[in-house]
Amino acid sequence: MFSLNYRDARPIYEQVRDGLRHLVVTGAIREGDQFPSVRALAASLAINPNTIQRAYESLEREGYLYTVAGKGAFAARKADVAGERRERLLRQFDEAAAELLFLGMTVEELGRRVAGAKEGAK
Amino acid sequence: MFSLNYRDARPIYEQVRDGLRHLVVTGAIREGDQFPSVRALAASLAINPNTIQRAYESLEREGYLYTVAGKGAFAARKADVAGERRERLLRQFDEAAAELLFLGMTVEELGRRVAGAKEGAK
DNA sequence: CCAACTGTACCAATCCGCTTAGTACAGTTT
DNA sequence: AAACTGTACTAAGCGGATTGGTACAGTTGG
Repeated sequence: MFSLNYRDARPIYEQVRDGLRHLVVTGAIREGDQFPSVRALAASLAINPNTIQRAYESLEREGYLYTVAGKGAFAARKADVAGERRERLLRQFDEAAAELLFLGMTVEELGRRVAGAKEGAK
Repeated sequence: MFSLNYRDARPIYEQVRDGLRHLVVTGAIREGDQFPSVRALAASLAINPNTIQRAYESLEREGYLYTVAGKGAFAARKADVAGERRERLLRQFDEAAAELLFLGMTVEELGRRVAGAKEGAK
């Protein structure tokens, strides 16, 4: 599925959240697919179930995941992703672009990079 | 200069570091310019000098700042910015682009956004 | 109907990073 | 000499992250 990096300063639950989101963005998990259960994923990663739950709560706030009582957690539709998440991404994109341009990269180089990112996701 | 957001979950020293870096990227602070002294900036932001020093240490590791014993801290040349920092930025850029494309934005829209970021920096 | 699964909600305990406060020292400037 | 610069310690407190354990309500399959 994905792995944890204990050298990383980021909290484990953030690594889990980002790892799961990445699976959705890359198409490995598609709309309606069921996420692994809290306990199963915790056992798989050798961490506490509470930490997994925390990651799921965060993903649900972002709109990438919804839960059905007693059944499990499932991947939501793209349209359900929160506007707050989209704004955060745009800020991240703009800030990275501005600093890369300052450091000497060109608009063309970054444009090619965006096109390449689209290919990678297919 | 810039301000702190105590509602933000990010540590103060990171907010200071990012705020100072932003001043460099936008051209408010240029190569060779002196940064405010540790104590002066601490007083200005009403926080502990140790916290400012920590931000300066981080900026120095990134290559945006260098210090001269007894004189102060100064803005470095673009060429001195660490490769590690550049790689981190590229990863941030690529990840944001991939997720925005997944959410329905087009390559053209993001391309225009990059061009706009270049204008904003002038 | 029951056993096994699902998410969810607590609590207590521990660990670690962030921040503050204070003191101190070496180098530079005026 | 006085006033500034960055830097280096130590001690203390606070709060978030993580673990471990228990518990409950809803769903599913035998």
